[in-house]
Amino acid sequence: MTARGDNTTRYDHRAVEKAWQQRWRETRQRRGLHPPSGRKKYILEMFPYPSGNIHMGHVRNYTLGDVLARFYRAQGFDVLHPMGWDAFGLPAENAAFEHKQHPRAWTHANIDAMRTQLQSMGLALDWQREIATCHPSYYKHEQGMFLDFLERGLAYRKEAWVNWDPSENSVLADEQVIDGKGWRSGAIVEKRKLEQWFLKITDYAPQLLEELSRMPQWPEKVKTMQRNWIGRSEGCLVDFRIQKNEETLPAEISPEISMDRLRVFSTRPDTLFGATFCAISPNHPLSEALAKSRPALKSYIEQANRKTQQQGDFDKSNKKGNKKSNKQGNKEDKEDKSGIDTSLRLLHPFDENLTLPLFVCDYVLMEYGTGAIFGCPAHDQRDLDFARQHGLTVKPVVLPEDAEEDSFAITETAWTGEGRMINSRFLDGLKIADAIVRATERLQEKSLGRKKTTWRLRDWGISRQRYWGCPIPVVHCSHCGIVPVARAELPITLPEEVSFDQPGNPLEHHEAWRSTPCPACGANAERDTNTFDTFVESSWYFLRFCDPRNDDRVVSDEAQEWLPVDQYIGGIEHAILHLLYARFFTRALKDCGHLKNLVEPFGGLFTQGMVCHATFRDEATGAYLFPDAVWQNKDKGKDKDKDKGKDKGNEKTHEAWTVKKTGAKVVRGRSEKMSKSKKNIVDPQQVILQYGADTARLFMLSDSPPERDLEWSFAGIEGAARFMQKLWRMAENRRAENKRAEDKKNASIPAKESTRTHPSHPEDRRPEDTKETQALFVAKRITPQALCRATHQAIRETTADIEQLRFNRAIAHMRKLANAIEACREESDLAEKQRTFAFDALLRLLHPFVPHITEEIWQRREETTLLSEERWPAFDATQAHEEEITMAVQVNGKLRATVCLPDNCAREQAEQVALSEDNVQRALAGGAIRQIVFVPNKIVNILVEKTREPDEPAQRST
RNA sequence: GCCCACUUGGCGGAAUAGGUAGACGCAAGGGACUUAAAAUCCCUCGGCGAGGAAUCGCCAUUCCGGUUCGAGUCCGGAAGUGGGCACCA
Repeated sequence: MTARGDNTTRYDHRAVEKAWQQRWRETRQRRGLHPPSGRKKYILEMFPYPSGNIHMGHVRNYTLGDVLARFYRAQGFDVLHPMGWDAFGLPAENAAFEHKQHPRAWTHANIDAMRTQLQSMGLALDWQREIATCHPSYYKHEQGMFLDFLERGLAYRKEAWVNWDPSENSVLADEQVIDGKGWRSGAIVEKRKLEQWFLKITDYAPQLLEELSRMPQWPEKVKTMQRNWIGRSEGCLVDFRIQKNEETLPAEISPEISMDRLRVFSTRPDTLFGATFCAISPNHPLSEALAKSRPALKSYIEQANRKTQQQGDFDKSNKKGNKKSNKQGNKEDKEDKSGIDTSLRLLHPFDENLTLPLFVCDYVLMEYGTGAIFGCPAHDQRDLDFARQHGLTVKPVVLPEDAEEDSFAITETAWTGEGRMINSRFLDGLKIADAIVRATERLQEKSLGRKKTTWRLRDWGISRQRYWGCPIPVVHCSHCGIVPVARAELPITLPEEVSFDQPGNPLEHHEAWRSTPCPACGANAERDTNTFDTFVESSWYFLRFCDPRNDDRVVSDEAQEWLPVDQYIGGIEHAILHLLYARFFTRALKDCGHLKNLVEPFGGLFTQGMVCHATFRDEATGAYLFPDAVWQNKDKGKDKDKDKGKDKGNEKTHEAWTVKKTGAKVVRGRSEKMSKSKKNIVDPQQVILQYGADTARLFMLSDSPPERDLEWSFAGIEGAARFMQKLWRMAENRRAENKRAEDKKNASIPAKESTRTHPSHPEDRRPEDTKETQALFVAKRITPQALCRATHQAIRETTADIEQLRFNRAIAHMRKLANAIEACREESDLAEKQRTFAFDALLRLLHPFVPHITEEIWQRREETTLLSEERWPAFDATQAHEEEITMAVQVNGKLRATVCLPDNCAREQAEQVALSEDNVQRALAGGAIRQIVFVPNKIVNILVEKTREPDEPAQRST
């Protein structure tokens, strides 16, 4: 397990990494499955989809988690750090279609490949807890949960719009709709209304929102995004009575209208006197009722439903492209507000003599509020746009503070700001907030309205018309309706032999699987052929890791002691859906008795940045190129440089990128997230092979803070590799030094051999070397005492940095310690002892980051333990304490000197020393001292009367 | 349109709580070692100016303004970049 032994040896990762990975795995394996015994940490990274290959995003994600897991392990925590596979999903079906391979076979092959790849990173994972969501032992519990949800009314069916590919006879996911066409068939996608399963996440909207304010370890950004997504708004329901007289309600439609009121939702009941029309959504029951006898309205509704579909696709397809043009295009659509007059008239709740026309408008959404609004053009931009296009009255009722009532008018922009009520009878003069209260009260008195909180969050549609997912455990019976499968029958597994030859959902075509006796009456019935959205699996997998082999329960009471996840790490792209669904599931499962007292699934959340790289395209064809297919000709002749003289520092490196093979010109694009389609990817396997896992890990963690985007660079990876070699050399020097010390003791013969491996170091030169180099060297050298201090400071800083996931800083502190060890060159027993102590600490600190090389060095010291089982180095505050402090001396706020003073020295002493500095005296220039600001250990700021420079003009009088 | 975040050398980034701006690294340049290369080691490295040098002065954290003895950090405004939501009443 060792690399070659002489002093010039270089560290060879190939020789050691595999063996250590094996060894660690065995050690962890021996611990088996167990609940936590004392202090615990559950470290979890978002589990991967088994696409077949890990990418740099995975490397970053899993390295971040691994450092924490190893760190807390060394701190004496019981650490849970599991890995599994988000194994259901569309790509497996695509592979089945394209390569005639069964989705299960494809998925399992990918899992095997990726497991090997992850293991080559040296991750300290609990592989004995590995789970795959496509395994029946996993989704059995999911089906059980669904039955619980069904019993508690948390799962229900309703009609919903889906993307329908008429040529494939199949439902498409949003991602499969490209420019309004099926991605495979190219057929224009239609919208269809299908019965679908929904989960009642909206029941939990208030809890999901409120708890966010008690989650200090989540990024503000994510909490804000979730708040906006949940979208709570307080307002008021208002009933408008429908006028029932011959003129406005013609006989042929009156039977259709059973209701006598239209209920609308508004956050601005204060503006009720500014209402000049009402509008309902095309999908409002009233619209649909009216459409039965009105062909024009019917075709408008159909058109509107098609339009929303195309609108959605348009947004999606443009998302990654030109954002500005998207905005532009969208804006035009928004300004174009169509609608159809129903000829119905509504009575104003505060004055029945006022009537309002009722329109059907496609800008009113059925899914929000009541699907109906009152339009107040003066104070809502959308209503104003609509009013202008349809010649409706605009009546201002809120007067801005700085406006005059006589001259105030609304033209093209609605006034949505603060102000006082006008034209509003009993509300006149009130501020908006007071007017809202007053108007709501009045509505309540008249039984025409009440306070109401509305949410933007919608229930979660979980039906997918696909094969490779978890089957929904219900049966459709023509006599009994929808009947849950008996629990003893779970899991309902997917049929093995399926065909992807014909379009549509394979489960739909599978007669044998589909037909089953009704659990209630025994008659012939049919299974639900839908499967769950794959977000369902990922909504509870973190629970299962605690107790992955439990067949009876999702997670036993005992194993629940692992929860919550203490630190969850993943990409920001899951800020809303996955994280919100998981929070919802935790609550729903608790209500169904699966969980004891878990409130939130993820105590701490960390969202890592993306791994980016420049893109390259062939200048002629525009085709994307892989980074290793191109190179840069740095065209810089030495002579040329000399000619340019001083300018050369500013000269930008002449960039000429060409295709390696052909020499064709290449355009280098800006750095973007690594993605297959742009080919700006670097394969982690290649990097690990060439440089080793430690180097890859170190590079991922150095320099860039984990939450920010990371720019992949060859130079960066080289830098990390150099540090590995430096560490190795230091270890070899320590070994040599210790060996000599040993020999000295045994033989008492003075060892003449130099400890230095690099004779070019000034220390190792003879006195005839230049004075300058010697002087410079002295300044860099530190004493053993200083090294001891530096070591403890490094322990303190690194520990704090890791706890806060500031790994880039942690690495900086460790590099600093490495530099300090090298700067302590004194040859004495004390120095040797300190160097050994410092290097030992450095190994322990570095181990979570670069586990292989540190473990190897540890073993070469003939230690009997594993470094990965060792404790974190102990920090001693008194040892880290600096006795001398450098304080800044300012004159009138400008730095003039720094002075060395004992720690915590008194004001008098500091002032005295500060004033004795030449530079300070020069700056004072004899002016009278007004005041001296003294902050212990920080600063002395001497404020002095400004003596005017002779040629400086006197203060001007005006 | 609404909401949020960010902006520090050639580059990635440091800078507890307002107290020496640029830690640590990358790139670049100079030098040592070497027959040479690689590797390694040493030095320089925000800008402008003065000086033989040690040093010293001025400017500098996107821009403008404020609070303060003192602002990268706090407050107000502007610009730019990135992200989220988007006809949500």
